[in-house]
Amino acid sequence: MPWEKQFDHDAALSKAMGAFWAQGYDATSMQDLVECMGINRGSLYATFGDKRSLFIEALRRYDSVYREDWIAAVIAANSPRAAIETAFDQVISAVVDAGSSDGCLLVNTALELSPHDAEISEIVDHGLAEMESFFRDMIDQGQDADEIPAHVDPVDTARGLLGLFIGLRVLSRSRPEEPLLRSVAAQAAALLR
Amino acid sequence: MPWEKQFDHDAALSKAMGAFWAQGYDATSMQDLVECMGINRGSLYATFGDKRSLFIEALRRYDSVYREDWIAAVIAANSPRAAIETAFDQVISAVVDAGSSDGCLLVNTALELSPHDAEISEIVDHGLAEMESFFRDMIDQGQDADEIPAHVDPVDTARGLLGLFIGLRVLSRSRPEEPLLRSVAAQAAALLR
DNA sequence: CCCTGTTTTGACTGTTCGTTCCAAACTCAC
DNA sequence: GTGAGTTTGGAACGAACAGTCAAAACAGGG
Repeated sequence: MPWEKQFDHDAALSKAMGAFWAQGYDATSMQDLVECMGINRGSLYATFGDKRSLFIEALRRYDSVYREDWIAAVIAANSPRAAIETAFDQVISAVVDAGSSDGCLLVNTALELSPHDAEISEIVDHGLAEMESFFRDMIDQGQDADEIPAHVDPVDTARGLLGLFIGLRVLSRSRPEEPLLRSVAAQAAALLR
Repeated sequence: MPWEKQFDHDAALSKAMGAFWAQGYDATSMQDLVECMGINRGSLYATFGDKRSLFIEALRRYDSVYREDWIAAVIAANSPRAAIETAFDQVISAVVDAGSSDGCLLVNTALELSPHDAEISEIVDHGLAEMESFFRDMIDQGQDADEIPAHVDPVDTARGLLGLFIGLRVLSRSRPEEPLLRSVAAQAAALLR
């Protein structure tokens, strides 16, 4: 048998994800991807198919790492109520401490591609629906633990938190100013009172 | 003196605005614009300059009509507290009644172009800042009129409403489902209690 | 009715896009 | 070593892109 792949599939996919995250789908050319992924044009097509397939794989990876794994970690380290507040705080920390003002790939994609691409829309919608479920679950559990008042409506409030979270992500890409972001997070906490 | 222009400048600009609104900047080609504006390629360049200049003019028009004029109309017809609630309701009505699921051009642009274009970012930031001011002014006036409780912090709450409003606009483009949108609007009202 | 100057028109430019392809370089089994 | 099969780099493809240009169509003033 001949040799195996010389480049790291996952590492290359992460690089592609980063490029799409920072610049968007349309604005990222295959030439950009060839350069930033560090692999050859031919290898890129042989491994990932066309540009759209590569994007979908990158989007799925983002959803897995930055939504699924991230939520699991936030839940594991916090009480229900603190998990919600920590979720907002970590988004702000990413902007303020790490200076990453690229927002959220799911949200960016929701605006750029969801309206005109059903398959991509499905991935985005599922990710956002899971975020909503996370908020709802935390509210339910927080109420069981007497951390969150009983008059808070789990469904409405979870959706409100989703809206605020998306707004925070948009603002962190276009107006990444700490006081503004802090105020938005403070209002998320206010919805739980 | 020879003749004047045969086409209607404002009408053509509105058509261009609509195309950018529905499809985004990158995804709208000059050919699309030529067809939807109903004028010739050369006339387009002679009248509006290049694509970016046309977009900026369309964005300014959007900001003027769908933000400035719209806010003024909402204020004129409502008490301060009702103005805030009406603003959210009208966004939902546009989706549910008129079926317009293109979101908000300012928000769409905030994600697509603001991070990499200073002049466009300035227009978007100003529009969003004015939205924030609208919410803050309504809260101030609502408190003077005893419509909104005194414990509501005008600055924080205005920013929270801005975040919710942006989230609502994103969701109305990617998941235009009435119950979801209604819940988000309900949480906006909850911030004023 | 022709002259003047602007607008309209559609063909045309050079560039960049996503994608394909092939020969050379290379690694492993034999 | 040698042969088999993969990766590699770069050239090349048609299509689509933003932008240009010169000639035709036109309305008014003389």
